[in-house]
Amino acid sequence: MNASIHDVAKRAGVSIATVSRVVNNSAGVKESKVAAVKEALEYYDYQPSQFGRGLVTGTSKMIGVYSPLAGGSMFESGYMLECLRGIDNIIRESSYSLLLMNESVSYEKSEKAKPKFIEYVNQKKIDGLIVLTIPSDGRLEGALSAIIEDDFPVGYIGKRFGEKGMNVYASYEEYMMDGIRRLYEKGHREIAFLPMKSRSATNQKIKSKAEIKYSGLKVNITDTTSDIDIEFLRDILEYMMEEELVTAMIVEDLRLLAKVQSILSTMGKQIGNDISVICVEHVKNEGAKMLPKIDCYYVPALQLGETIATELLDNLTGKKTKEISKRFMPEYIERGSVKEIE
Amino acid sequence: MNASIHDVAKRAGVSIATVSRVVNNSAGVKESKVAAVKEALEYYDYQPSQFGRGLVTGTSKMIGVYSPLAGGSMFESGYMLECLRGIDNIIRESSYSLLLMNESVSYEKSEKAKPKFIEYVNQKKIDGLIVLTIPSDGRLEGALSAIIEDDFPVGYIGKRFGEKGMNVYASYEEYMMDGIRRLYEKGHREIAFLPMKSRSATNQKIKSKAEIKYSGLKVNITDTTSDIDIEFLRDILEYMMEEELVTAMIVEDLRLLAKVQSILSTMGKQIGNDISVICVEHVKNEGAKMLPKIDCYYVPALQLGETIATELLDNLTGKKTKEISKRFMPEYIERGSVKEIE
DNA sequence: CTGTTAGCGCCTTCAG
DNA sequence: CTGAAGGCGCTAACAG
Repeated sequence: MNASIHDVAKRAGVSIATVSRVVNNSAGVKESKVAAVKEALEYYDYQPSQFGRGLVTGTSKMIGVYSPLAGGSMFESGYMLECLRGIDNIIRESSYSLLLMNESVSYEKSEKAKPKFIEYVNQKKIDGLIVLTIPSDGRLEGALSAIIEDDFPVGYIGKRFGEKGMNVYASYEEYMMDGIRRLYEKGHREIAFLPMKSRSATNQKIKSKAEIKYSGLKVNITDTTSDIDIEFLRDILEYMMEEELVTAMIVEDLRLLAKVQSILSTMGKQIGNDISVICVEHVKNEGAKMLPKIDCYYVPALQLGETIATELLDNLTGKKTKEISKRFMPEYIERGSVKEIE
Repeated sequence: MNASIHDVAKRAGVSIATVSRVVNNSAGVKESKVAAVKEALEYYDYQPSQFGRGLVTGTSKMIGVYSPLAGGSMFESGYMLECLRGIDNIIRESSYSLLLMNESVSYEKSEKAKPKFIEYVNQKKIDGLIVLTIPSDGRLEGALSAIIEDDFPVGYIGKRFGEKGMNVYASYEEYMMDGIRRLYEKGHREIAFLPMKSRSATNQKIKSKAEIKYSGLKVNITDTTSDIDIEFLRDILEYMMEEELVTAMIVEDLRLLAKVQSILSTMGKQIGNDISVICVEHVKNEGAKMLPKIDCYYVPALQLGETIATELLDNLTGKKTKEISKRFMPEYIERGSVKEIE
């Protein structure tokens, strides 16, 4: 059982107010008393209860990280995980802690139901909120706007909506279009595009835009998931390589690419020589750890996380206003996996 | 601003005691009043503040997940991540929440310093603790024993120490030895062993034990890390294949194996035909998603997490005692990546 | 510089 | 069945 402020006060021969002052670094206490209190603090290994303190201050020193897991948890996506690492890197060094909110909401019933974070905000369990990803169907925006309007500190990763709040993002559509442009300019006309299923609406849009913009281009989309069936994947690749005569591909995930590579090798095809590849890396230099090295867009997920966490923290400690929106343009890293076609 | 119990009481025309009763499902309240209170509850979207409640009950409804990150965070190891997912699966469906404690302690200064969770326990920020991995140097055991002795609910993943507390684990040494036995019995005498560096003492032990037990056997250990340099890895593989004439390998991680595979393919070697492979999978069926499919020990990390979380929860809700130790023996899954040698 | 005191929001006896 | 009242541990205002 942990000692209370009264025990400490008694042992130090002072009042609880003085103990409180010492604990909170409030100046204006005579040195001799400070020493006595410190001794007692040490003696009891005293830690102020969050409840008593919270009741008075109204804060919990806790930051919620919310992920609306549509289909897969935040622990499945390499991207979210990197964001989370970034957030953790920053928060860990602060006086705040991370409260995980991994919500398993099915798309159907989410219509009216309130997202979990609302409850936490009301209970004052969290002082601030980070949303790892804004679902594209907009189902979170209502609830989020409500608490943001209420001046609750919120940071999110994703495109900005509304006026207030903090957000950071990397524009997926933009760098995917850029990847297509690169391949087109190197002479590729039949491109395979293997994105993750979760964004399929956006992907269709990318395809149409690209095919209109670049004459003679054909983009073959296949939605993938992190646990795609390998036989299925092989069938698709065979079809694409042999029927569609695809000469290049854009893959959204390096782990998927590893599978693609092993399939291609059974078909006697080599990345770089027989087919050009552009991928996306969320961890710096990941694409250089493949053989051959892979051209990648580096989406600095770690930085996204660190940035939004820093902003939120600054906001919480009153250092900055809460009207911030930052966009990161992923850098293209050339490593020789894209060849020119005559 | 969230309403307090007083607001609700006023609106419902009852005392705060009655509101409290309704909120906590305490029976013995007249139906008409229950209805009135419920209406008011709804009206204000009332949620009891954790502070007031916690002050009285002494509980936070929070479970801490602690990971002493020696070199890598819990977000880097596939194994820990799976454990975390398992924990989350269970906790998410309960009334508890997860508080993440990812401690960045360097080995050196950890001598006397108290691990972070102590503070959280004293502050009553957590009602229970799960330790994701017990470091092999024993630096956590003292602090852990202390709170366990104090009857604080603790569950950990790792071999049991002390009398009290709950733990679950899969015996690494045991299944690694078993893998070596399998290869030996299929005629392999030169085996490459590519474990993760973090356990290098244990790995040396495995090597010596195996070489003593199985005459004529040679185990070539190379410690690896998740971000191993691919050129370095190629050099090692070349040496092992060409100088040591290795015919089989045990790899601790499927992602590493993917790299190994791509290197081998540049050497014209194929897994299964030219070299036998046994790997470890933490996600069920992961090894079947490689091409060729890989023989694996399935270490049910998800289950480890789910099990320890369930135990802790049962303990917290008073369903069970806290003297539990469960060992999981990883299952060997044959998929044809190991060939017999005459 | 320091002690006294009034709550913060809630649950839980204890009377009625 | 219900309300009044005490107290959980702490901070902050106030009075000395």
